Amino acid sequence: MPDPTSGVHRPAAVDVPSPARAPAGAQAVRRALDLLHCFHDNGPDLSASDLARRLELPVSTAHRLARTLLTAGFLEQDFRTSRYRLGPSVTELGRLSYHQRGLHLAAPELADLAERTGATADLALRSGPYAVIVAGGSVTPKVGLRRPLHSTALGKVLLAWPRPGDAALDALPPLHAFTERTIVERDALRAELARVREDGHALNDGESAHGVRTLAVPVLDRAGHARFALAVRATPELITTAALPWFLERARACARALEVLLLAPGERREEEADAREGVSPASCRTGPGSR
Amino acid sequence: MPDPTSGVHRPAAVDVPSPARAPAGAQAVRRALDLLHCFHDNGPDLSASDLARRLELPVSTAHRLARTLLTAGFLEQDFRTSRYRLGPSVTELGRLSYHQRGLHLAAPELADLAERTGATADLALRSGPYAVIVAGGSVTPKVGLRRPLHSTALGKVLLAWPRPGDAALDALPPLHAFTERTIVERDALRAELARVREDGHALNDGESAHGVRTLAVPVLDRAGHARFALAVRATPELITTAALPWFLERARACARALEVLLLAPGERREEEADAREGVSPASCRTGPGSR
DNA sequence: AAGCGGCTTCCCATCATGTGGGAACGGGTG
DNA sequence: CACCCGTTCCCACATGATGGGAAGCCGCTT
Repeated sequence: MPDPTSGVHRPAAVDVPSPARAPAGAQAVRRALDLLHCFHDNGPDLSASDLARRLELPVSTAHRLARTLLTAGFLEQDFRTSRYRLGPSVTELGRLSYHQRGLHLAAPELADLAERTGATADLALRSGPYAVIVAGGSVTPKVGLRRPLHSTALGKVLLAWPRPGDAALDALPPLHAFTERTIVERDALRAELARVREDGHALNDGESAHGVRTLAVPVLDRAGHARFALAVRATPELITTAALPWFLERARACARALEVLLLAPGERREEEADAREGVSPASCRTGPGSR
Repeated sequence: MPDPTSGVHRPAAVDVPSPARAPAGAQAVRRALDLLHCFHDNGPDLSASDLARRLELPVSTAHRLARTLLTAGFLEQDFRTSRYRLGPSVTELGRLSYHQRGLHLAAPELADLAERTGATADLALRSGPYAVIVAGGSVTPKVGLRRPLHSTALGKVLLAWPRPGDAALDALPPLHAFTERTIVERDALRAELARVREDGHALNDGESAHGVRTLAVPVLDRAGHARFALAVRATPELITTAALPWFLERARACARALEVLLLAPGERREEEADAREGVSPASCRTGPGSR
């Protein structure tokens, strides 16, 4: 809106990769979608007035939106308490997109990685200002969990190799400090991201919680953007500085396997010139079909 | 709207459990949600005008809705072809609701059932006029798949023990015939459902496809509504009429286990008086923690 | 090459649609 | 019993969604 003088058509997205708010006409829809996101941080079931409070909307409006989502199956209502939950349509579409992304193929790889390393293996993708874990190697994985971008290895990877539509660093909400190590200044984070890009991996050493060290590498597409981030998480006693290269190699091998499994041939990076590191090709994987 | 004379508040839902269309104010939202559902039957990626055609909307409107969903992360756009796909938010919320439903707990049970019976085991829930498979026992389960209600064992179970908000039989779209055995008349289906309720299980003997026989039982909550349907599917050679009671027993045992796993204690049916059949309690399960 | 159909994307006047205050109703709690 | 907090519905208003239209862009055929 601030530049009506220029040509009729903006020839290409010059800057503003993500206008942060209210870019196109759709108030009701955006509110309804925000409403769905409410179920993330708050409990699994919310009342109508809970929703109104969270969204800072009049009860009336929140209620109407909830009713609409209800009849569409995106919410369901407990008939005793009349509280709302995420509905069957969400589960349905979620499963669909999960499979359309091929994420079911990732679980065995992650389990294998977790078993070999003795650490937790997680796969995440970027959703707005969060990294969302979508598959995991552990038995009870933290799947569905949202992690902040600035204080996690997963998030740093997603920030370091952003996809075209992703909001820039400056557009992110304030950087909350979880420990004294958390990077809270944007310039410091920018420098960290440059280092991450340089190294090809990200580290999180107690920046989101004490006693946890995480190593993350990207799953890159042909254009060099991170479609996913793959993390290996354990205590600093397991992932010692000395052992880091070994973990890194394992993670990279898994990430390369995931590039094949999760990306369509056209989106896939060429197999060649991938030997930036001196990783011997034989060490890639041993028994993929073992289960 | 057709009865303004009566009291201000409708004291309870007298009839009309699901008004089929346009119940409450929300055109934009409903359209946007319909748009998301487009990705089910049609390919994994759709162009803006594809969507417009499917929704029978002006291109302009469909495009605007898509853009809104895009900025909210419910769609993502391929930057080469500018076609839309289901976005990260859908995956995110799907995983969330999947776990809030406890469905991850179902997979081992289903795998066990499939292994014991040599058949395919599927768990479905109702989403509007479909049964949606949300978990499966096979390696490559048909998870995310939509099945019609009238021509599948899963669907019949969901219709026979409907949940309060579910649309009635009459509100369903026309009953399509897949084979010559498909029940297409509503009265016949009603009779079939009565039989299903009586027997405690549903059968599908070539009604959706030739050479497939499916047996389904409900996963009931305390109020006696089917939260899920559990199906065992194989060829008629495997599930012979003689072997049917055996399969039924297995399926029921699994369904009972799922009632415990998937339902909160408050929603759960009391453990007692469940011995409608002469199933010995010891035969329930043998080694749940084996794997 | 030029022509052409289909697609995406944007603008804008119109008015249908969503908005939100308010009120009636229910039901727990002190 | 009175109070408070919840849900649910109604309705006049104006805001925000609507869709026709046009501009610009391929990719394909003639």
